[in-house]
Amino acid sequence: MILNTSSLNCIAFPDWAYKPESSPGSRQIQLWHFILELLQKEEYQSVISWQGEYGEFVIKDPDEVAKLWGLRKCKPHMNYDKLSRALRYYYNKRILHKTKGKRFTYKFNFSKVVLVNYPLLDMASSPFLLQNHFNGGSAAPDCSPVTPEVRKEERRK
DNA sequence: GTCGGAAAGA
DNA sequence: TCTTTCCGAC
Repeated sequence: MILNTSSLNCIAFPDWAYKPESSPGSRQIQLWHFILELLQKEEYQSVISWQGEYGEFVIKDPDEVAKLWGLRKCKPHMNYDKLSRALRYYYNKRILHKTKGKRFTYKFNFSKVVLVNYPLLDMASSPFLLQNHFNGGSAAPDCSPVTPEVRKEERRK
């Protein structure tokens, strides 16, 4: 295939995540955005990194991630317990879901994130598509189950 | 560890 | 609206 192993290290991070905000709604830095930011930098690979399937990441050092997040938000008492609660609120929004059975492991719903935040994105220029193709190119490989809860959330927005 | 309700904060 | 804080339940 076209992709070599070295490119795999940094590929799972499309440019759209750089954009500070898009749709009218986001003001402050968002947690999922911050996570993506850490994921994008090699210097944090011992703290948090992509692992497993596309979109899946592992928090190797929960305390450190919480500390960094607390620093960014000026919340000196941040910890993983509270950070993870914020992540759990993403489940219904279908930005993230839990990879069950794997400790500290979550998975991004890139399709959802893109659709919601960057509807006019030129997909062709994003490595996201490339990777998707690499995995077999199924249309929506990482959709969270659509529970009634989710639908409720969807309607509310 | 993980989940999700409840309430308060920015 | 998106967390932050607290916490009982599993």
